[in-house]
Amino acid sequence: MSTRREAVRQALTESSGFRSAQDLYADLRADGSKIGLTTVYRALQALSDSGEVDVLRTDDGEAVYRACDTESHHHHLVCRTCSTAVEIEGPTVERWAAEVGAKHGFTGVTHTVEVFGTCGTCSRRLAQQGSAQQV
Amino acid sequence: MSTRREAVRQALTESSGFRSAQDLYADLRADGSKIGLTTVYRALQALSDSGEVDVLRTDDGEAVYRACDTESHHHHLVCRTCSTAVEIEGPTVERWAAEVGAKHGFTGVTHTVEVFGTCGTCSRRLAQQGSAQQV
DNA sequence: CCAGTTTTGACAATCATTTTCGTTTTCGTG
DNA sequence: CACGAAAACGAAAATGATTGTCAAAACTGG
Ligand SMILES: [Zn+2]
Ligand SMILES: [Zn+2]
Ligand SMILES: [Zn+2]
Ligand SMILES: [Zn+2]
Repeated sequence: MSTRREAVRQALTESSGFRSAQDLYADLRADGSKIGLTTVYRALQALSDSGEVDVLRTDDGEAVYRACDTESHHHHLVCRTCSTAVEIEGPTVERWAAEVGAKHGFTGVTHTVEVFGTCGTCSRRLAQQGSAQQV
Repeated sequence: MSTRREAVRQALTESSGFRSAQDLYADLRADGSKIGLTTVYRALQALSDSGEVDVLRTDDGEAVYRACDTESHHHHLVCRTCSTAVEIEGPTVERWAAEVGAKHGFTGVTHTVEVFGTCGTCSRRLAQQGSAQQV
């Protein structure tokens, strides 16, 4: 793997949440790297093709990436405020999706599942700020 | 509701699958309408804001819309080949998502779930073509 | 028919992502 | 080490969906 690609993977690993190509490019340049935006896109493309990083789309269509601990099939619980993500897996949703597909005569059934919310840390901070403003 | 918006809703209703703004614009123009692309985008925006149509993002980030039978919370089983979608709902995933969020201390938990596959019709057609080519 | 409001659509502007293409690095081999 | 092919880079241009602008058109109540 090239040095550049390794740098992108490293930058991604330093975050616990999902980051966009533009985010990572900004991070790397801020750290003094002379990497180009094109290379960041290419590295992310390669990393997601090889399954080393997960990709998902934000509500406004931007692609965001995450270097997860496991490469096996899993989903994410993502904080709407700080974007931190927790990897989740379990047979319940897997079985459910397969059954739903089969029941309707579909073959080659796959699924996309993401759970969103406000993490404990952010929940507490928001509650704090909310009550402070109510004076 | 304006005539234009109604036309967009109508065009969307005539399809059982998800369509993009550009698709609908092409359909409407093909039918002789003089509607503008901007108006199609505005109509879809309004329709999705009011919850009358569902939106989701394709793998390449394009927004696609569907006029579903119900306005209550549900998910979709989408054919990867012909894009036909079946509305699905059930307590299993709903409960699972809520539990997963709660277990990790998240509040305001929501989720996005889509199931993909090849519908029965498309499966049969593909199988047919596959065996024909094997001569 | 009239003034005011809403809707429309041609066109320009945005912005993430992809292409292009010439330059730089890397690498195998003599 | 030297040399040429192949892979990786990056700046700049191109793409394509979506949004913003603004003047014209359609609609409203009176
Ligand atoms: Zn958080
Ligand atoms: Zn799964
Ligand atoms: Zn189908
Ligand atoms: Zn649900």
